[in-house]
Amino acid sequence: VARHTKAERDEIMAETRQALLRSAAQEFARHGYAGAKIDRISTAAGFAKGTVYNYFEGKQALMLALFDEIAATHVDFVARQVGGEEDPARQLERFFASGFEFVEHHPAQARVMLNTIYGHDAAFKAHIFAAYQPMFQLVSRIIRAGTREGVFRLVDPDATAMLLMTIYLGAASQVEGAGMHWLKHAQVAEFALYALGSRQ
Amino acid sequence: VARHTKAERDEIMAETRQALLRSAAQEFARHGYAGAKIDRISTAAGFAKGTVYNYFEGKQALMLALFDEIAATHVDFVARQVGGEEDPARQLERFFASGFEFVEHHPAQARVMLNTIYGHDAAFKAHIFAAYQPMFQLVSRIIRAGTREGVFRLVDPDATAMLLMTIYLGAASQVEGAGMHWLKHAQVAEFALYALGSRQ
Amino acid sequence: VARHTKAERDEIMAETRQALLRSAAQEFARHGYAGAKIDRISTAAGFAKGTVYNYFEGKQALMLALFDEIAATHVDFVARQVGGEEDPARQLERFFASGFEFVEHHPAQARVMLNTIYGHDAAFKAHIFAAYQPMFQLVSRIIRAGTREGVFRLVDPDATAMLLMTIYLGAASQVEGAGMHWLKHAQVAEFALYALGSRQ
Amino acid sequence: VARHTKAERDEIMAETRQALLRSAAQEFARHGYAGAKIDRISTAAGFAKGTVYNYFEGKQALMLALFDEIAATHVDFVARQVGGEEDPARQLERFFASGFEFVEHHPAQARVMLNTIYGHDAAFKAHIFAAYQPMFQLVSRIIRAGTREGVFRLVDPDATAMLLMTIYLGAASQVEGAGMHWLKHAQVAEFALYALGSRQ
DNA sequence: CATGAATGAGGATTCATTCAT
DNA sequence: TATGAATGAATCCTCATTCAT
Repeated sequence: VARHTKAERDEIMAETRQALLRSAAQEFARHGYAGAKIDRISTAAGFAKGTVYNYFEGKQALMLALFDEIAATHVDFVARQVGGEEDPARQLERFFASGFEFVEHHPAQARVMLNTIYGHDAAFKAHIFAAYQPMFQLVSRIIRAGTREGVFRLVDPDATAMLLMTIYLGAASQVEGAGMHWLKHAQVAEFALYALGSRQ
Repeated sequence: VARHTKAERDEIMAETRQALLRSAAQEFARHGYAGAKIDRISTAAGFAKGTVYNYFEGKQALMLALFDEIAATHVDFVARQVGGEEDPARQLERFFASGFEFVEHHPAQARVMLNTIYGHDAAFKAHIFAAYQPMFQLVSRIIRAGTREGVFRLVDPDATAMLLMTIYLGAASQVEGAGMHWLKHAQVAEFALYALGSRQ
Repeated sequence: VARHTKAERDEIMAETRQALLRSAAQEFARHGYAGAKIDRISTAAGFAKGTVYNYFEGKQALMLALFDEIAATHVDFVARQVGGEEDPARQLERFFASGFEFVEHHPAQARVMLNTIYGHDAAFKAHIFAAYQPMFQLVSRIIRAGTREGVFRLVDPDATAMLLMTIYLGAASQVEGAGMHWLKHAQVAEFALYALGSRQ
Repeated sequence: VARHTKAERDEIMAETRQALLRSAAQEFARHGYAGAKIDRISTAAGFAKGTVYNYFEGKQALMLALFDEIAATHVDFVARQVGGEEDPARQLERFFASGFEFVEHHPAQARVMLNTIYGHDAAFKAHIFAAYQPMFQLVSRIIRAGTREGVFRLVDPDATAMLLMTIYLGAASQVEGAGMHWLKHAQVAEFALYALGSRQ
């Protein structure tokens, strides 16, 4: 007979995996991919070095798994908040607000995502871009709706979606820097809405 | 007897230093700081490994020197273009246009700067932020002037300068990605001007 | 209450042990001692890693047990065939013939033995040499008998026995190499008999 | 200016390379490929770990280079001795004699070759077989000459060459085993010559 | 001024072994 | 009796840095 039942084992393993991913986020955020040490990740999670290799093929696979985890959490978080609104302008506000909130609640994960998107590794970039496609599409849909309803002025929806994502990420990346919370989400949202011709 | 006069020697050394910095920009852009190899840098510049250490204390010092080089070039490049205009709105357009131009003309250097600004290393970030202060101040001055002249609506000059820099960098970072030139500098400038209440 | 009677349990355990030894032979043959993985051995036998440690002290003990198993099987196999003949020349022919047969029927086990005998590990070598003593003595007895009966010319029995074993092993080791069955057992036997002065 | 002239540098590097190969032979002979430690190899040669990697791509490349070195030395050694004789029977005697001599003079190298030939690694085997082709052909030529001249009875030249190589290797592999010098080269040569119908 | 062989700290990865159930 | 998650010692390999010429 096995040490645990199938269900118990699955739960334990899922917890261990989550713990490792949490540690990995911290470590990658603090030291970057190259500077991250597997040993620190496992130890911080309360395990020995080898355990990481029972759950992930290696350092790179761990990073990719972390990307998927982050994107899923982030996209879900934002979609949930935006989904609560009907009006495109309000949705855009929620989009920026939830972005700042995500960075505040999951600083390590946000850091990893930003480092990667603006980093040099093409493979990592491609992976995370793919994982974030749903969010890009969400913004694109908001702009189209806003334009259709006459709330926003006529703009190229995809280019603008890209631009808003860029502002979002750029602004977000300023949030966690020690003491440089210069940009408030309301300022950013107001700026964007004004640019879209939606005066309050 | 010396093989070269003092002046000749100085020129040779200045050229060698520049060659190494050029190579370094390429290498750091392609592989990131941790992934960059001193050997590749020196070889690409036409020298042996040891030569790098005759000009720079080490890898980190080389990186910092490169930051200064990049910032000086970049700030000068933008200031020169912006300086050619009088009107704040035109200046802002030139600001965005020259940014895109810089990225196109100096892709490796732009890449290094962006990787660092959005990277994990606090020391590097601080160094490059400091080196870019003049550009931040330039934007801040443009906004103040525009507001004073009534060309722009009333906004917080520093927060907005920060936001514009953010947009600038975010947009710029999209430029070099193979085939994803989604954002044109005119679109970005128009978006920003609209947000500032300066309709054309 | 016990799930199995003592006898049933003993049989199950004997079967498990045999299954593990079979897997081990395959694994050690394919990857050598150092390259062999306990996990692959147990999995191939249909068990989990831990089970190996219920039957053997560890990897090394498993190897030694495998040596004993191989030697016992091999010696028995050869002795049985040689025993069916009376004439020393015929016995020698059977010796070579049965050797080739053994290699064909038990390729993995033959491989393990040869790898070990010609390998670097002194402890393993000593162990397998000891286990094969009966076969060396068998050959030695055949030569003595042949010499006594005047079938073979006068030779040093032990040195010649050693030499014949050497030829046997060398020839055998060529058998399994893909497509290089250059040596037939009849050729080898004929060569040896000729060397012993026994013309057909 | 370089530290040394081109010629000096080449000589130094050749010496270092040889020293590393010597150490490698010792280490691989004593511990096998898997058990060999790069660190011990370099240290025994009087260098630090890293130096090995300045001369060889890695452990495997070092092993392959060693194979080539061994085969070249060995083939040359045997060919030289055999070449001093005219008569095929005498050549065969020299062949066996020089083989035993080689093993006595280069025990580590002989050990590496034998371990590999009888080992489990197909790639290594193929490499060393290829490197030893010249020796196989040498034996094959001796047999053909002997048969042509009527010194040897009519045998399949290639199969017999293979068999003689086998005996050679098998006998040789007994030489270095502590205290088990059972087979003398003269005994082996006499055995082989007798088998070939060349009675003295 | 430039060179490049040598160095060795540092880190990813492997896998035999343990042990609680 | 069998299990398999966890362990951590062991080792290959990388590469920034040194320094003698």
